[in-house]
Amino acid sequence: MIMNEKIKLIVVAGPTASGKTALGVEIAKRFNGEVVSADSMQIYTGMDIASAMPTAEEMQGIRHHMLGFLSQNERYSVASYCEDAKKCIADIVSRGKLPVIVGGTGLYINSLVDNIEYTEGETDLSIRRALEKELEEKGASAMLEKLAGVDPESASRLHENDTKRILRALEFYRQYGITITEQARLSKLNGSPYEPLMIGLNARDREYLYNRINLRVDIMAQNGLVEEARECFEKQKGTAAQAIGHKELTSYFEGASTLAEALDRLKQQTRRYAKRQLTWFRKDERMNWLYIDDYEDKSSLYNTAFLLCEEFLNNGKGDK
RNA sequence: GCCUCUGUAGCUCAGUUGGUAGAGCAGUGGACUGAAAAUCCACGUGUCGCUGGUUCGAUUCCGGCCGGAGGCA
Repeated sequence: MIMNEKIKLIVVAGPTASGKTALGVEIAKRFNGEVVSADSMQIYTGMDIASAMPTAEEMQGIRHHMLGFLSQNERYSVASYCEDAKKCIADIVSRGKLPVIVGGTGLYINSLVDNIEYTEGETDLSIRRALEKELEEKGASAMLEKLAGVDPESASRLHENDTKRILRALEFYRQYGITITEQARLSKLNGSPYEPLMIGLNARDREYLYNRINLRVDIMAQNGLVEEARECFEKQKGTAAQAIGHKELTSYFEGASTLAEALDRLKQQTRRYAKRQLTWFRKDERMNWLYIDDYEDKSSLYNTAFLLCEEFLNNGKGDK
């Protein structure tokens, strides 16, 4: 009689254009699941093409959570994501269904699955602005030195040019009175209520993945990416403005480049993003990698994934 | 046909007053705790077009050949 049995989750991760959406839906169909998206851009409305939001057709009747519920001028964060996604998982489980986490935002996935506990409250933007001003006046090395005074551990880890993290560490200390290093330690103390099966999609041949990315950008362009981007032009704020897909077209709108050049740039940015995603996911030893170019067709890939899931779902209670 | 320029890293090019070479971009690897599709770090051997010659030594100078660009009656 185990009192605290962990909640089983299937996680489908991997770089952009690797086929996560389709695999997630197939798994959900097969094992009575619902999809919880783990994507920092698909949370927004009005950028469906750029963010490759699953269409109704792609969802195949499977219920999806954490998609398209925020307007583009709203801020969002990992902490909010975890809070919201945990509720979705609880809801799904309460209805006797299997949560399938699907997404490419590594930070979101790991924070959720490993139950990282973030501090209460919102980011204090006034502190951030003040620190940004200070950085401008005194320079990065002064800020890093300042951080070394309160949190030598994170100061030694950070490079002088990584001002975003230096400021965040200072900001955190000023807001909460403890160091971000200490908070990182505390955030893991409670362990996780989840037991994930991590499935990672990748390609043996990087070129193969890159070709898929290039092709997908072309398809996005055919499906109205330019119009969507024009619509969002100068409307996006905060997180949404960072999305790959619109900002690369700015130069085209301003007449500084041709559409073809802008699309090439967009493809390149997407390829680089895919590489960063792989770097993130590769460090997770739990990952079960499936190489999309190993399979003759989609169904053999899906079948391999199904086997992993079956074994995981039937296998003992929370051991291993 | 003749003349001029040109051929160096995947691409664009620099350079070596003769001692086998280096930038940018691309690419690769890594980091990542409230902006994460963001942000940051590290990594440069390549028949110096081919082939002869001069030289202790040639990618560098000279000749020929091949490729590219432009010009001339």
